[in-house]
Amino acid sequence: MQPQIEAEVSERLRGTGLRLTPGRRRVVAALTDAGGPRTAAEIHAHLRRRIPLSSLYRSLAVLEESGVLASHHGSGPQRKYELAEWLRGHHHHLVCLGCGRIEDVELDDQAERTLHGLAGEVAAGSGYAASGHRLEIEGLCGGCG
Amino acid sequence: MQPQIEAEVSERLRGTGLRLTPGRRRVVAALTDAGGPRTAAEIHAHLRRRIPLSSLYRSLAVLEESGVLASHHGSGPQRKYELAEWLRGHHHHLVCLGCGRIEDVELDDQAERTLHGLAGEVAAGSGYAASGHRLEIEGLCGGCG
DNA sequence: TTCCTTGCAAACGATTTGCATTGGA
DNA sequence: TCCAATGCAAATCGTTTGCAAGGAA
Repeated sequence: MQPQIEAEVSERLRGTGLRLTPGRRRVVAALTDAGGPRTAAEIHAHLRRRIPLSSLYRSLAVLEESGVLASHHGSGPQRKYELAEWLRGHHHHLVCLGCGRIEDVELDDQAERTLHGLAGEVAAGSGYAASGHRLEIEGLCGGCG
Repeated sequence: MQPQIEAEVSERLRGTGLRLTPGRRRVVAALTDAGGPRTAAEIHAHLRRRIPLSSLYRSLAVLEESGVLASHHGSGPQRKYELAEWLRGHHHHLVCLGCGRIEDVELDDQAERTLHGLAGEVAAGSGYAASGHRLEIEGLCGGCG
């Protein structure tokens, strides 16, 4: 995990009296390396099972409550975790319908502005005040195509 | 549920030797009325609990396997079901961060073309062949804003 | 009569929690 | 010393399944 991320996470946790322990550091590092959202089981495997699942889930919960991680469900029954946008940067997801792989992608500035504007207009049309948007692009990855 | 939807669903089920039973019809009707994706528990409540949960889940599974429904997870732990696009039409979702409400929205043709093109380009840039896209717009609804 | 469908209860997988212990500041 | 963090086991929640009874074609 990059040192600046580690420092930011540590500071964020300290703000509520929490600690960036070795276990939590490894969880954040695993997600920093991942390149996309990952399930608890995937993180657990990546860490070579050196953390009990219950502790891993507790770390994930603490990190999510602290705003370090964000989670959502994909198509499967397991929750997927990723670094929050303020750490990872704004991005979207490519979902391979063949192998289930999910990958982060960033839009170039112009495309992002277009999307942002479009989302704001659509929301306003239904009486919503838009604050964010998420795009999932489904298709076949290079290996499955 | 609109008669044409009922007929299409019935025919789709018959194609694999399945039946559109009263229970299944009520499930489809509940989702036709809903205006957005709903969890099994929400559908169950809407049907006044007149169907055991296990039967409801079985109906949902059959309807999804037959391509009548699609399901995905949102931010919560429960799966959400909605009519498949060939019945409901292509659309996106507005998510209220205040009350959790999720609503369908349709883009106008131009916006949809823009989004479609953008998704295709982004996917190609990562070696993916795009076949679909899903946009979730987060914000505050009229009541929560 | 055949096979789909339903209801009930039990099973299941993912995630959470109680409790006692460990360990950092 | 105090409170957060951990490990283990048990509990919980949403969902699925086995099995026997009911019902349509």
